[in-house]
Amino acid sequence: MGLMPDISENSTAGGDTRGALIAAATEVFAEHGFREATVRDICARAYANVAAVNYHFGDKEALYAAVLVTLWNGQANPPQHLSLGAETAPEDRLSAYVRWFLQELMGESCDHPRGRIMAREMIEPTGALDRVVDGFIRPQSRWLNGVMAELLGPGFSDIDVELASMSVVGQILFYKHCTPVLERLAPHLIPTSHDIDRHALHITQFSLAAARGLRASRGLNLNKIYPGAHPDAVNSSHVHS
Amino acid sequence: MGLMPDISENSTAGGDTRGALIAAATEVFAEHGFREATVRDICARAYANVAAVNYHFGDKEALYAAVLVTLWNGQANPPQHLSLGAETAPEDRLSAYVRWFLQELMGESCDHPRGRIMAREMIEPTGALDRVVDGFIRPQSRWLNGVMAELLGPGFSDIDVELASMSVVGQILFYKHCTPVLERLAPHLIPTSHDIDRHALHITQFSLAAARGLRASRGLNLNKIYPGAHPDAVNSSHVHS
DNA sequence: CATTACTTCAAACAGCTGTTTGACATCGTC
DNA sequence: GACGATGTCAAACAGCTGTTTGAAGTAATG
Repeated sequence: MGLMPDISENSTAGGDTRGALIAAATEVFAEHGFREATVRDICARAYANVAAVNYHFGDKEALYAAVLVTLWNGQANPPQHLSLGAETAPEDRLSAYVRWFLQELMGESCDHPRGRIMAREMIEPTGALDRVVDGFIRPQSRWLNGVMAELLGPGFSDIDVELASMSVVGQILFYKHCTPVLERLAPHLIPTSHDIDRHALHITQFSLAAARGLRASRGLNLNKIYPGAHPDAVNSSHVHS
Repeated sequence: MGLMPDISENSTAGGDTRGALIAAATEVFAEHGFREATVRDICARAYANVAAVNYHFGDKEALYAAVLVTLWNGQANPPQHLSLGAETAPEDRLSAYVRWFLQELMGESCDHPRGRIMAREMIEPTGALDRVVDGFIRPQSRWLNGVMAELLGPGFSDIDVELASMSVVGQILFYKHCTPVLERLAPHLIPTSHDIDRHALHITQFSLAAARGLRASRGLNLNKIYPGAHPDAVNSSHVHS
């Protein structure tokens, strides 16, 4: 009997079973998560034998790792906005980013396995999340921080800029992470392929208005831009200087 | 042998086994999710026999339902902000809301089972989510929409107001839903018990600045407040009148 | 004490899980 | 044709799953 083939090269070693397994596993893992996904289900969808997974990948976990690698390598919709540099106004770069990200999460490939698998990794991270963050999320984060730093202007600390970036990202991810709640609470707010642009426009305008407002109050003690605050809300907070 | 006792009343029917089962199940479901949680693990933590779950609740799913009911009934930190009415400035009401919600999600009870179980329900909703939305989330949502409507002022449609509310909520939930990514990307941005106030302050100021900015441009075509936009980003969007 | 209702318990059940096994098929190579 | 990889297959394996069973315990009631 043959040993496990080298999975790092020769991605379709034997026939197409290996590729079919990855394709099937991608769907099943996205639908049911790692633990609830069954090897038998995956093999059935791949028209392969139950033993195929163990033969081609060693075990179920290695198959999952292969799925994640394939998922992020074969990115259908590459982030074009990353190439936008200083020649593009930061407002336009933010707009492009929001549109791309929202499209990526909620667009035609709304239930693309990548989003669902990532959402699961958020709750129960496997070792695979480390590589995804380093290889994909971190560059995006750095790029967005640059944009937000330009929008805020001078006088803001690194953390201020990062918090602003997270505020933008949070608005976008919300629609992905809270879809089941939105379905029950306000179905008309779920961005579909047809009204993604409206959502993207809102998020962009909301964020740009926020950045402009914060910029206008730069140099002030942050407490002062909000003088009527509830005492508990402001006085007890540790505003960094 | 006795039939299954009525679970809707007499919450601690026999000894304390029933209560111990709910307590143990709450932890286990939060840690592992519904499917991966095992009845044997739950019973072991409750110092009960394996058959106890089926005797007291019928089956594992009924136990899960009982856990969710208990979870939202025994709310440790009730939403005081809901009682704030028109006598409080909308800015203060928003501030109170953000602080309460962030504290609820990331505070001392950071890994409180409620948050983890809810996060799981987002990905794989069970029937229990319906009741949680109707009984808890919807009132909060209505209240927040009222606050945001006041902040935005006249000239905004219901959907505009709702989108603004979602922008606020999204900023808060981000820190809950993306903790594993933040741990790897920017651990210093994870709100701990000590710097929750800083995060709450940022989100409040970001949102208030956004509302002020949007308010200032009320009545204008939404496109016009952002004249330099990328053509694809603005012209192709369907702005509702 | 006997009866009754209620609760616990060890043991077993049927079913599904990932994984292993050994036989069989298919190919290119000597 | 013989050989040795390489891939596939049905069958079985050991383990864990939720659930059921019937006996045993417990406490209150008559």
